[in-house]
Amino acid sequence: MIGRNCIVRLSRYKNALYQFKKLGVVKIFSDNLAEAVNVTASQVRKDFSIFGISGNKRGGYQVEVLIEQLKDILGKNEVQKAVIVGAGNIGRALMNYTGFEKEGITIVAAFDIDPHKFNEQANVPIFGIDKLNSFISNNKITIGIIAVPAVAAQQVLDLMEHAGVKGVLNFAPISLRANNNIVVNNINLELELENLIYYINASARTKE
Amino acid sequence: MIGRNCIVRLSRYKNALYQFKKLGVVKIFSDNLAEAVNVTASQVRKDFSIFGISGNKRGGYQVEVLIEQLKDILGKNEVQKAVIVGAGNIGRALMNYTGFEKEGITIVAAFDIDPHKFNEQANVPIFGIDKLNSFISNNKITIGIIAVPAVAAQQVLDLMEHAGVKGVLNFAPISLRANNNIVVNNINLELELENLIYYINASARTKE
DNA sequence: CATATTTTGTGAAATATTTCACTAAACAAT
DNA sequence: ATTGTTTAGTGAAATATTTCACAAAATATG
Repeated sequence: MIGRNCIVRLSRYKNALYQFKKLGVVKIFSDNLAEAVNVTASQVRKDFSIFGISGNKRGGYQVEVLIEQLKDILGKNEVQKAVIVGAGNIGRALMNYTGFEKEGITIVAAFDIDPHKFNEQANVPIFGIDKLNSFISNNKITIGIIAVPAVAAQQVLDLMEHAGVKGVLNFAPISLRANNNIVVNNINLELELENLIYYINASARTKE
Repeated sequence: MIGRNCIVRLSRYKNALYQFKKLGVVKIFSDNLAEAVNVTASQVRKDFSIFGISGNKRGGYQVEVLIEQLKDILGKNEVQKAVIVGAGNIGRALMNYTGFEKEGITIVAAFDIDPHKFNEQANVPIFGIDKLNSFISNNKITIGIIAVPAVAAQQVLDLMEHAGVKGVLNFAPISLRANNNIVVNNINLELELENLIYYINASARTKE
C-alpha cells in the first residue's frame, strides 16, 4: 500500500501545476516541481514512477497532461456528495467554504441536534440529526464531515458508517474508531497548534 | 531531528490520557494507550523512550505524571498569543473556536483587508491589515493564523515573518515559502478531502 | 550529421521508522 | 521466601522511505 505522504505530495504537485498553468507554463521539469513543493527532484520522479507517470528525457512533463494524470490518480472524475454533521462554528464555515466545489465535492445538507439551528430553506439545509440515516441512504451520500464536539463524534461516526458513508473527514479533536469499511481522515486543529508550538520551541532551542 | 509523526503521536497520547483520566484511570499500560491511538504497544514505548519518559515494569505509567511529562515536551507551559489574518468563513470560525483556549492559545485580534469587516469592539477585534505589523511587534505575538485566499497567503506570511511571528498555521490551500526563522504548519482542507477520496477509491478497488 | 547537454527513470545505497523479541524489573500469589 | 506472571525498556531485525548516481533518451548546437 502506498503511503499517505506520497498521496499528499501528488496533491501538492497538482496544486503547483495549476499555478504554473495559470502563468502560461506548458512544459515542466522535476526540479521545478520539486522546488515549488519543497521536496527533492528525485522524490518527484520516484513518486511519478510509482504511478507510471512518465515524461520525456530532456523534455520534462507536459503541464496539462500531468494535471490530468494526477487528477485521474487522485480520483476526482465524478462529483461526490457530502453532508456535514454539526452546525457550530466549524460546521457553518465549511458549509460556506467554496473550495470544496472546486474539488468536485458538493455539500448537500447539514445536520444538528439543536432545533434552533434547523433551516430547511437554507442554501445548505440544516436538518435534525434523526434524519441523517435516511438522508444518507436515499441520496447515496459517500462523504461525511464531522464537526461536532469530541464527546459526540464517535456516535456520529457510527451513524454515518451504518448509513453507508464511505469516507469521513473528522474535525472533532479525538481519535475515532472505525472498522475498515470506512476511511477516516482527521483534522485536529488543536493538535496542529500544539505541534506548531513544539517546533517553535525546538527551533528556539536549536538557535541557542 | 525528531519526525513530525512522532510528535503528532505524543499529542494523541496526551488526548487519550485526558480521556482515561476523566474515567478515573490512574495507571495505564503501553498497550492500552496503543489501542486508544491505533498504534502498536512497542511504538508507544519507543516514543516514550526517545523522550526519556519511563514507567514501571509491570506497573505501567501513572496517568497524571504522564500527562505532565507530555505537556512538558509539547511545550504548553505558558499562554501564547495569536492573531488571525482573514475574517472570512474560516477566519471567523477560528475566532469563535473555543478549543484553542484550552490549549493555552489566546486569539487576541484579527485582521482583514475589507473595511466592512472591521470591528474594534468585538470580542476578538478586527482591524485593517495595515495595523498588522505594529500590532504584532507591540504585543509580542508569536503565532499567526492565515485564513485568506490562496493568492494573498504568501504576502501575509511575509508580513508576519517580518513582524516577528515565530509560527504560522496556514489554512490557504497553497504551499508557502518561508525561511527557517519561522515554522509553518499547513492545514489544507481541499487536500484532505482529495486524500480521503483517494483512499475511498483505493479501498473500493481492494474489495473487488 | 555528429557531438554536447539536459533531464528522465530507476536500481542501489543510505536513512528513517516500525516492529520484534528478549531481558530484567515489579508485583502477585502461594 | 520462592515462584510465576506481567510489562517496560531496548538493541537488533525488518520495513519503508528518501536520496544518490548513472545509463539512456531526447533535444540542442555547431
